Amino acid sequence: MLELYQLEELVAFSEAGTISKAAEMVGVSQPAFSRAMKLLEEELDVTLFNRTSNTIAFTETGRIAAEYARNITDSVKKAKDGIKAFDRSLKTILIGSVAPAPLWRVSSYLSTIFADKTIAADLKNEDELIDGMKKGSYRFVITTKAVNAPLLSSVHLCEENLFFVLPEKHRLSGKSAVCAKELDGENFLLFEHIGFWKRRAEMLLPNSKFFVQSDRMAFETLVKNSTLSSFGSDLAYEKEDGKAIIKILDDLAHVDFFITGQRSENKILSDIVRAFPSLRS
Amino acid sequence: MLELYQLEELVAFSEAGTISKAAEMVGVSQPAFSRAMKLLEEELDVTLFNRTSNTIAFTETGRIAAEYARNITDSVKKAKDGIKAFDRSLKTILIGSVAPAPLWRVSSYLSTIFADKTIAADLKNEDELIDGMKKGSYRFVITTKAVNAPLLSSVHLCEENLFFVLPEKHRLSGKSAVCAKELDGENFLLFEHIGFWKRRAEMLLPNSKFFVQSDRMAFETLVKNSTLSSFGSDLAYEKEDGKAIIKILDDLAHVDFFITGQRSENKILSDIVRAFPSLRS
DNA sequence: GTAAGTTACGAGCGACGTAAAAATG
DNA sequence: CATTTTTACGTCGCTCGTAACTTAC
Repeated sequence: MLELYQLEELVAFSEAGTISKAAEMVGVSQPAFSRAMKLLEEELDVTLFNRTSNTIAFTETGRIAAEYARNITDSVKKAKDGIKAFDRSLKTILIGSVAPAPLWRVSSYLSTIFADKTIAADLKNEDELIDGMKKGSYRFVITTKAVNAPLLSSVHLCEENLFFVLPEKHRLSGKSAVCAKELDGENFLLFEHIGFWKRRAEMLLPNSKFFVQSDRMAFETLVKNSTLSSFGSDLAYEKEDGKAIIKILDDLAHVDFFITGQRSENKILSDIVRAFPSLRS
Repeated sequence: MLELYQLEELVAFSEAGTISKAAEMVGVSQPAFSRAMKLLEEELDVTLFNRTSNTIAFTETGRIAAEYARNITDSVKKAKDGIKAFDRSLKTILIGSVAPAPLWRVSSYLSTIFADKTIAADLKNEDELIDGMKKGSYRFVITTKAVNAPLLSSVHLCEENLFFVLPEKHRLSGKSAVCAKELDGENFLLFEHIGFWKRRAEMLLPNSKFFVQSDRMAFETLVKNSTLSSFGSDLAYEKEDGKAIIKILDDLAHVDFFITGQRSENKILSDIVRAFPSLRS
């Protein structure tokens, strides 16, 4: 019987060129390796090596055989990985979203419904998500537009409104609502992983500088202890002492989220929407 | 370590549907099979089967895994066959020819030159042979035209002339040469494996009927014991008592053969041509 | 003498089959 | 009760590593 270890050793020999190196490479002794190759030749009833008393080298057939062997060992590796990945995908519900805030509540809800599964999330841009949803990579995606596709169904999930978080001594901290351009040119602290909101902020405040922080803890500490302005939203709101919350009047500061799934999961979709308001991340 | 026998058993299960049948199919005991599948699951760290106390069936992952496994076992089989075939091809000189007669002498010569190799021959039509030669499937090909290709070289090998073999009481048996149309409409015995000569005979004698024999012995016996006419050629000539040999004047009864090989084998080609006249099959 | 490969030999892992048990219809 | 799968156990084969041998540079 042809054995996988023989094919792996054959491949190793094709890379190492000598039995001793190849044996070391795969972690067996030289004699074991030598025997394995001899058995392989017997098994195939073919001469794979030209031997002299103390050298060994591929015959033409040997080279061909090593190519076949490499294909097979590669396939085996891919099979292992593929099977494990597939199995994992069965145990995982993958959600895609253009922004993190609605994701939190949706994940939290789904983990109560699918207690035996892992909820995983991807932050991607709108087009990638819709493509991924159509291909079946995602169970649900959260986007800013409803998706129109044969087997999918989209429902309105929630809205999110961006607001300014200003230090109390800021000249506008007394107002309840402003236009973004009133603050354009000022500096802002910005948390990095906020999806499309980052681009929106740049469009609202084209002349401002943003100090981007990718670490959540560091970001929050900075907001608390600096006099820089930053952003908040009504979906991810934590009242801070010494900070004023100011509505932004521009359209760009408002967004509607839609959640999309297979048409057959309509019921789950409406459950999510119904539960959404009462959920906390 | 993942083992091939496990993959084969997995494939067998996917065909049989139960462990007992699958075990019988691959020729191991039921318990051995059951253990192998359990070890496979452990190895991959994945659930491949849904088990009840006395049933077992694939999970989705199991089905996927079986597909991977089938690919691999097929690859292994192809690899075995491919390696053996390649090795055999190294030990074989394959000649292609449009007709058998020149082949006999060429084979006989090559087998003295390459005493350690097997000489194999293919009877194919001209185009297939030239294609095959260009692709490297043939070591030499014998055709009726010189081949013009970059790395190949062709030389004139010999000529062959078809003649009628007529019973002595045939009305034309006294003549030394005739035109084919003088016999058109008469019946002929024809040996099947004579390459392009079959088509030539049909063109020379469009109104004749041919009694085709594929068995050599039967053909020769028929020729000897019937009063039917048949064909012979100056390359494959065996004088028969009671038969007259009549030249055919038509151009179609004459052919020149060229032998083609890699340019680098020029010397062998000229050796073949030089030796050809003195060779007997 | 060093480095390559092969031969010889004893040890241990693991895959096997037989036998028996458990569960279902 | 027949069929299917699993558990238990002893056996045998196969691959392993160590050690000793051969040959070349």
